[in-house]
Amino acid sequence: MPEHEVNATAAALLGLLDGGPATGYALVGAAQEFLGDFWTVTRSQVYRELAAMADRGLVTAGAAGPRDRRPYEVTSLGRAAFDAWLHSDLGPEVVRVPLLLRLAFADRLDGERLAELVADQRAVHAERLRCYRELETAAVAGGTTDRQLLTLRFGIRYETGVLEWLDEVEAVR
Amino acid sequence: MPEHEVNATAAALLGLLDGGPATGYALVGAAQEFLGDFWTVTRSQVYRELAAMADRGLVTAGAAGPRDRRPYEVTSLGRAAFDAWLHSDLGPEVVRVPLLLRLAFADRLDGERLAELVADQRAVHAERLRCYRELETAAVAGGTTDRQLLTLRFGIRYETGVLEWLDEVEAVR
DNA sequence: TGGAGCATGTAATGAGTTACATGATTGG
DNA sequence: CCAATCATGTAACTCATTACATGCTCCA
Repeated sequence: MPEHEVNATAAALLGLLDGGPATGYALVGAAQEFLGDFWTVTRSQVYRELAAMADRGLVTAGAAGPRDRRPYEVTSLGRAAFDAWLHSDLGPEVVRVPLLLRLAFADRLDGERLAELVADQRAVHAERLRCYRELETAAVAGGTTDRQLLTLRFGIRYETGVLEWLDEVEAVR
Repeated sequence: MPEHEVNATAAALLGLLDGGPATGYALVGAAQEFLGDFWTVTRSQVYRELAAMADRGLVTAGAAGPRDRRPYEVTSLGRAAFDAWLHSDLGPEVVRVPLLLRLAFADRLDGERLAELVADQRAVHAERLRCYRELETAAVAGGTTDRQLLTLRFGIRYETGVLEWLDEVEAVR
């Protein structure tokens, strides 16, 4: 039984590579596009994972173009690893909310600063919500499948919830 | 202008230490109790941060008891660092949802496995919600301040939202 | 044609998790 | 007083972020 486990980020890359070979840089863009804010990947991560996966034979690097720009291609081993991941148990979900940490020590903040803090957060989340809503209508108009909209719907729900909670926070003061 | 910035985890420890000296192990417990699931800290983190802060003079280590068990105490420098953190800008909030990543590749999953996945998640989040609700009623009965309830309220909102979203997911299939 | 700005990759650092080691405690 | 269990700390590892380096492109 081969130990071909991959972490979630690597798996995401394998999934994206299933659509055809791509370079690291392209994968960063594809991930951002396809996975959005709920599973971010940075360039450094991508290159690290690609290199590691190449070592393990899950992908193969093509010939280097200009600046070491080389396309990676998924191997059958890689496809197997992706499939295994796809059927593996989900890891626990972590939600780290800086504002909650701050509020835990709210008694050490004067009321004015606290109000300012809440107002800032409200602006941030309202903007995100607006952005998601916009993307949603664009997607619906563009004929996206419901399945692809799920991410956006999650985002909308989440941001709405945060905003409502902020109301509560303000009510308590 | 001294560069006494601390990260959020270190700041949390400073905040907790403000209540009096404590050992690493005690701080782990206090953090879990006081910050809950929305800012987790592990033992390793705590000891690392304490050591680093001692190096920087933000805390001082007391005499070692049994197994190197030593209480840490916050210094005035540490108090200043905490205060600076308290008034600093909030970092961005990250929400990484493994289920969303999985669903992004849902077209590679057969319907049965997908349904199972969703059912599992539903169970997990329902249980968490139940747990938060229980804590909430206990807290209210125990006369906790509204402020301290905010974390719990966030949790309740969040879990409720996730469960509703799971309904949507199921509807799409 | 040169330099401003973008594309692409890498290195250094920081944060978080898992696995481990071992000293205390306590019920039988 | 021995074994099981809990308490406490440490080390090794994986993952993520920030800062950096440098090659390309394209327009003035």
